Amino acid sequence: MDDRDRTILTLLQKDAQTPLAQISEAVSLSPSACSRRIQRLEEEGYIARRVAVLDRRLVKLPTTVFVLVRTSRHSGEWLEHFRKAVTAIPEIVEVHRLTGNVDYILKMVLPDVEHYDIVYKRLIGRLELFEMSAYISMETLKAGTEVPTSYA
Amino acid sequence: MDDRDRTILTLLQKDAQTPLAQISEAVSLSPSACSRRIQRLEEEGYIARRVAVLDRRLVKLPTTVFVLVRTSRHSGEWLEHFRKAVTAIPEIVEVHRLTGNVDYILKMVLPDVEHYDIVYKRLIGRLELFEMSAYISMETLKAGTEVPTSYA
DNA sequence: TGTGAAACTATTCCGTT
DNA sequence: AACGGAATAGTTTCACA
Repeated sequence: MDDRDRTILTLLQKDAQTPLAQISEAVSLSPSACSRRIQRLEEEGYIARRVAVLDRRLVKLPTTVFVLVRTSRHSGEWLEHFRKAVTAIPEIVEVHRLTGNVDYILKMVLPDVEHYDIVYKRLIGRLELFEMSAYISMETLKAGTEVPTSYA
Repeated sequence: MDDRDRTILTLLQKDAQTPLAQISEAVSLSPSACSRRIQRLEEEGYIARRVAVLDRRLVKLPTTVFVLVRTSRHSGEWLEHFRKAVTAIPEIVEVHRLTGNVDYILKMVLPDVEHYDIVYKRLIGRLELFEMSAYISMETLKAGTEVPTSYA
């Protein structure tokens, strides 16, 4: 993992289909050498996958809600049950187990704020006993899939 | 936007470089027709961009921290100042302005928990007056870039 | 690693429904 | 207006130095 690899990762994070010609220019290497490096970065797993990012407004999912969850149930079984429940609900796009007084954070992507109630009911229908506080995003100041490569 | 378009979007969200042959099979259409549809979905903006997703552990950024921010400053100027500050810090990957008693939520991607202090200091060095509560992710139960296409 | 040839995709054109 | 098939163009990969 050298500076060239990091530059390649930075470029591909911005645009996954950057032509080899452009990459090779950026790192002062031939297209074939770049191709081999990218292949290596994929095989070794640095590049997990390449995905299309959709326009949230156009696909009618403009609303983002974060939900902080507290529970009194802390068994491994409950956690697995919870994991299955959130995995099965497509509007829930991200879930983390946290330290501190909040147990979980959920990120939901919804057509509108009213739709939150549907997901809420689906969740409490499957899982017993917990408290949820919803925070509706009024404005996205920063978003993206890119992470700094300097640490790699 | 018909069922075929939605299927195409679903496939490309999972793998942005799904071969046309495979897509055309999935939607029972010729490769050329699929090519045109994808082109249209890009031109009309449904597909915002295609990006490479990196393995967070391998690029040495395994730690996720959510930060809830409260502030007493609520001017438009302060907001712009805040936006510039978080935009300039690459470890901060997502920022939303919220409703309710919490003003902002930040998502940070870090090499380790200790690194949080560095970002914390960088933030409070640029912005006056606010309160931050950090919640460290112990486990990611669900993550991804995919959103449901049924609403589109 | 770089160069050039080959293979593979994807795209465009055109005739058709 | 949209599709399928054939020709074209572009990109990636391979063989070899």
